[in-house]
Amino acid sequence: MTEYPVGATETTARVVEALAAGGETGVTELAEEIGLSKASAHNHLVTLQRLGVVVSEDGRYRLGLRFLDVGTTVRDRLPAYRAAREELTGLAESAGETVGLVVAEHGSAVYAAVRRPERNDRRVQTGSRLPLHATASGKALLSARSPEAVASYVEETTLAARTDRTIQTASALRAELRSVADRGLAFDRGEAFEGVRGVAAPVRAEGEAVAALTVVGPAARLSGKRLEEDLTGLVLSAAKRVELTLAE
Amino acid sequence: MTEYPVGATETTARVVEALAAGGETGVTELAEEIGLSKASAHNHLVTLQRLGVVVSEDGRYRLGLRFLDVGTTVRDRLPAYRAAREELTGLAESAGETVGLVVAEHGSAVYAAVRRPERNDRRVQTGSRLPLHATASGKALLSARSPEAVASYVEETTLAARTDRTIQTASALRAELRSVADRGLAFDRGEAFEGVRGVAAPVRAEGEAVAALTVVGPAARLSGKRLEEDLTGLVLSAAKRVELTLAE
DNA sequence: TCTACCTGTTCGGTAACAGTGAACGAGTCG
DNA sequence: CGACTCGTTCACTGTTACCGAACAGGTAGA
Repeated sequence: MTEYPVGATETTARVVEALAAGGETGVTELAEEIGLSKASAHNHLVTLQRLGVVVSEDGRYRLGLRFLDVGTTVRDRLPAYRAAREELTGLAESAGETVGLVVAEHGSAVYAAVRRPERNDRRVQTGSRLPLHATASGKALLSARSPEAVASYVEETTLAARTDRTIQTASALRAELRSVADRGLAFDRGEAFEGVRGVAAPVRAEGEAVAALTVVGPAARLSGKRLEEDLTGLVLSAAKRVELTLAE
Repeated sequence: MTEYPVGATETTARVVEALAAGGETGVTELAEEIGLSKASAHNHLVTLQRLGVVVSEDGRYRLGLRFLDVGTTVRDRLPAYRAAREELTGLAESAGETVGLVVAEHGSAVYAAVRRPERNDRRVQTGSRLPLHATASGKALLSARSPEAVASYVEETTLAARTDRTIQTASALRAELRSVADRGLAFDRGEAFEGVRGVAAPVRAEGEAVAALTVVGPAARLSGKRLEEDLTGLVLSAAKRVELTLAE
């Protein structure tokens, strides 16, 4: 068996990925980029265009907004998102920092929604993916998992480092997760991005952590009492409220 | 030549579409829904899962948030969106109604962004698609096109009706677009949804209408002076400001 | 416990087709 | 006007996407 049962779909995915990364492109350029014949690249582009995923303008191709459509539809189906939507805006206002709702997917922490009072920072945006072990929200999500589940996560990801503060050993992660589980709170002190800190609280439903609420921002502003008491309190109480809404 | 050069990709698209419409599903159910053998449906699902697009949980499959990722990436690349982002929130506040940034794609008006002061209405959300001729924003976008381009649009879409107020003849559309072009403004009076009205102004760049700013809401609130003077003025001036930002 | 019947998954076989390389038309630059 | 580009089309062929059937694993009911 090969890697992917349907090879052509994998090729299409490579095309889409290249378009997502590089923006507008021509056929030849794309074909070279993903190592495909010009004819085949053209076939995929035409197919995607007919499907309404790609738009073409005088010989150049780029992705359309179809993905946005599907993406928001999927997100709107998440119970955690529906329950947290209003709470998020409230949290963003009271915290005065960028806040997000994060869910775990394929071993990554995915920002399902972001509310940002300041527009400067594009490092965290809706759809962003970061390693679970390198973010406050990710650790909050991991903290509710069984030791075996955490062990298999460690095995799969090998705890890739993003900064020199990123947790890189299984034992350090276990210890951290224990303290996170105890406090119902996780911190990120420059573990995903240099100089970026965060707090996160899990949103639990039926024993599982289905999502995490998080506040992130520059270390300069997120420190001392503000981080460890004020923001922490806000995130915790917001998460509790979301849990209540979620439980009906 | 068939309809789609790459048949397998079209099949995958059918799978994704079914998942987007129906939410979580099993293999057998999906196979029946899209008229595919169980084995083939399974192959596609496994492929999509390996690609990180689909997540599976004890035998059931659903779409993940990958689409949200690429969707926001694509949107963030739109110059019109970057220019209008802040203006949108301002407009939402001053108008006190749901506002949106709309672009044309494949003959549809697509909401690239939505700011909604009230959360009740889910008919218009980010990624929503509506016919160009049935919405204020769509007509604003069409109004800048050449007569030939409009004619080919009419031919492609046959001006499908959504309500009994929807413009359904080519001559009526031409007349409407002329008045829209003259005033730099378009209205929607229940043409897309019964009881929903809207105003829109095109955002022009180099002669083309690259996007449209729109305010939408219930007819009960959008009428008389408020619609025709207050909101109209707000949308117009906001669009002008976006145009200025866009021109650098 | 056994049976019957759901699932999801795996397994050959074959006809369709995804991918190739080369040729074609249409711009564009020198 | 030639010599490049580019996007698109065309036949060919080895691959493979799809099918039908068998397999595995769980649940419901008697």
